Amino acid sequence: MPRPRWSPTPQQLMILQDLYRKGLRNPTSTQVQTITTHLSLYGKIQCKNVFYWFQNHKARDRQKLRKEMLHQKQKNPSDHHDDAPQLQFITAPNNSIINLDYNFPPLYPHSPPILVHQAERKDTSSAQMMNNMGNVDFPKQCVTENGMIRTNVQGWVLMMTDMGPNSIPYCSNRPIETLELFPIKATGIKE
Amino acid sequence: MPRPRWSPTPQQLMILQDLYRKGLRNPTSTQVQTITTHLSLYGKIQCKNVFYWFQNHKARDRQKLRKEMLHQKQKNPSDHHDDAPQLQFITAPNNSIINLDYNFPPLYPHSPPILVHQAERKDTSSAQMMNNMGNVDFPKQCVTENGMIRTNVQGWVLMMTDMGPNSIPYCSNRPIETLELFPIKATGIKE
DNA sequence: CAACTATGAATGAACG
DNA sequence: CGTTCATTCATAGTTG
Repeated sequence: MPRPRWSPTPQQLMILQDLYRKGLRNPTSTQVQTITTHLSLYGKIQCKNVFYWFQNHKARDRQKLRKEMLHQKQKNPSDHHDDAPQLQFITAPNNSIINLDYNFPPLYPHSPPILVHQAERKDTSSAQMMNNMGNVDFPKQCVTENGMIRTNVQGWVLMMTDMGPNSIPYCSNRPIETLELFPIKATGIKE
Repeated sequence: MPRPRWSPTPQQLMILQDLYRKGLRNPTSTQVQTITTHLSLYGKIQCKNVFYWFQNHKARDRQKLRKEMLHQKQKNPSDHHDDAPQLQFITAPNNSIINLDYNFPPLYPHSPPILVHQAERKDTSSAQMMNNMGNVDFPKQCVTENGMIRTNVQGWVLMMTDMGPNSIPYCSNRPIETLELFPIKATGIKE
């Protein structure tokens, strides 16, 4: 097996980056599976690859920011409000949707219209049972000894819906992670 | 845009190798900055260069040793515990200092006498500073009135001192990474 | 210039 | 989650 380590294809990477840019940080296990399923259209991939990707990307993003802040001069103490870069995430209220429109060449004819929607406290976050999820293994670290899923983020659920991209996205610096992971083909609310 | 990659000057390389030889493997972020600051006297350098240097050097050191071990026949199975080479690192207890004395020609008149001393609490360790972080200056607010330089990382202080190399280094194969990164050259307290 | 080497940079995978 | 490890990519430098 000369391929011990996954390497994202350009399209996979683009999607992942886009999801991250939209504000997704700690995808739930369900989201991970959804993403994995979709990305598998563009190359061999496992859930743990998606999981690790978000973990690493987030970690190194924070590292970079932390380091920048360490080098940053301190402003007025009264001006202490969040020197953190005001990243503008496209987010949505609890029941709205964010549409991500990937205009990839139709190498793969149909991308499944899957909508991920945030619930109150249903789904587990990016932790999962390692025990054979088929070909989509989750990393070992996510499994507790009694089979429970280690989680520290509140819930997500996956639901099929035909709401479509009708909701009204808005901006904030505290993105909630409710978004339509993949578009329903050929619509295209470009951001 | 081919951004040229950093290449250590002979003096920089010598210092890095010396630090490594002294037992430094995973420099903390503070140590990385200290080293970077010092090495910047001998050429353009960034924190990430120092970080990557230690990462790579350690990795390839281990890699080489592992290959050698793979080529060599195994010894007594009872001797399993450490075929690993008993590298003798110069280390020091928590409050002692290791002095590294670099006798470089005075191309640069005064190297800042900076002492890095490990406190009880661990500093955040090296894995940081990725993208563009340019300079190596310490934040101004870190400098206290009594001539000490304080980082925002707990457990570590950068302080000017005149203790000199009086401490007693000793050897072990599990080096703690407390060492005086750079010798007290002349005076020059003000930076 | 090709081929090879040394090594800076990056990142997937995993640890504590 | 921050850190560390292993592997890979990228490229300056060297050799023939």
